[in-house]
Amino acid sequence: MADWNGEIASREELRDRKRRAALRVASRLFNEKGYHATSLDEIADRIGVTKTALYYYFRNKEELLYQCIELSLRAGERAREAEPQGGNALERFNAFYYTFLREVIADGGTYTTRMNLRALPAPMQEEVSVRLDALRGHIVTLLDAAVAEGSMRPMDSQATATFLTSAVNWMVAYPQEYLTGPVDSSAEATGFLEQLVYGLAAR
Amino acid sequence: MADWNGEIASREELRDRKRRAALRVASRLFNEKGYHATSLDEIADRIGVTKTALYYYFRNKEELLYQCIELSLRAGERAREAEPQGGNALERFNAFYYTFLREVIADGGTYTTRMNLRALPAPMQEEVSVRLDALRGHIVTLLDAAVAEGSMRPMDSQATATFLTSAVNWMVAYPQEYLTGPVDSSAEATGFLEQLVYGLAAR
DNA sequence: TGGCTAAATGACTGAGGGGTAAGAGAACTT
DNA sequence: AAGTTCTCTTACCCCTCAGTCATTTAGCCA
Repeated sequence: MADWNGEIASREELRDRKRRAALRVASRLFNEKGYHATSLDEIADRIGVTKTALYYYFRNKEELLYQCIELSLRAGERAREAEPQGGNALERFNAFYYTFLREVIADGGTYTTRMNLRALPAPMQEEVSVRLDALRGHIVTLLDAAVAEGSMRPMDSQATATFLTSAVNWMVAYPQEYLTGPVDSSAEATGFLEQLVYGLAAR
Repeated sequence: MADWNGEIASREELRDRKRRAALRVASRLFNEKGYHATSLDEIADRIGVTKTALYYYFRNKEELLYQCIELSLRAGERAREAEPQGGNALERFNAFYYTFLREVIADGGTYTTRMNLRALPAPMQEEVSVRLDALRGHIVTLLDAAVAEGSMRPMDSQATATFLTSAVNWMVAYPQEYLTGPVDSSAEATGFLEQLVYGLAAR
């Protein structure tokens, strides 16, 4: 009696929807307790199926994690593509990060903490790292441009990019303490971004 | 053939030094791979002992984790005590955070990620949370005072305090990518704090 | 209505890892 | 040097959990 949270649809679409639902549940548990502390039984229970059913959708646990992370990467890549062409670099940075954060925070979003990356087998980890580095490289470019145009203060853009890509992770990792009540993803994203861009000090 | 990294000393002191060395090793592994992904065999191997030897120093794995976290809390509480009395709130905030960060980053430091807190049994978790909340409360006070005196921009001090206490965690969690080469803890702490206080934007 | 595939279940296996028991070898004491 | 305590090891137990296999149930098409 699985509650796959949906209406009726074609076979294929139904299957895909179930797969995505499983990814959402898994992703959340992985972020809350960590990959190794989360058992397949637990994930399956939460959906209302038995563990074995998951093997109908994913080859194994690692594959499940990989697909979770894959979705997260896609979110980042989509945000990059949606980035406006015009405007100064600071504005492009804000647009990029805002889009990304909102999607990540949104309820049902499937961002999977970088913490869990280590649990992947080496080859998968390698592939993910490459895509992650590409995203970080893009951020570095934005930062450099912003510094050049004078909208951002001089900085070590490499270190800062790492700072920024990491910052997302614990925002997701502790939703229950960082977020209270139902999530207004726009407001959250705005607040977070404001802290990053303007810091604490008065202007 | 354990390399306990030290000279000769009294029995008690030697024992305590070994205990601390074990905590350092454990803490690092917990941060890198997570509590559940780290086996006692691994920790023991890294020191040059067998798993069972650890049981001579710690009741069980949870106790080991608890002591790691306890040390982290102590670092925060020490930083708070060392805080200067005079000066404005922004300066006191900077002093507090700088002291804390430097100790946390310093090689051999034993800060243990909050991620791992969930692995503790409920009662221990409760105790830790209380002390953590006290620290967070102190930060809230500092922030409020700074806003009142006009040195910080208006903000949701509660949310920001959570932001700040969390920020430390991933700084420690990914040392190998955030830090390159030997660590200059003062410089790192300064850079990190600067980002938090002044953000990215030009002034 | 019967045959076929898709979707899921229950029972089982094996490995990894936390924890224990009993004992060996230092090192200190007298 | 014998007794005693401290430190650590070897060998073992057992539980959790990823992954497999055989089987059942649900939906689709003749």
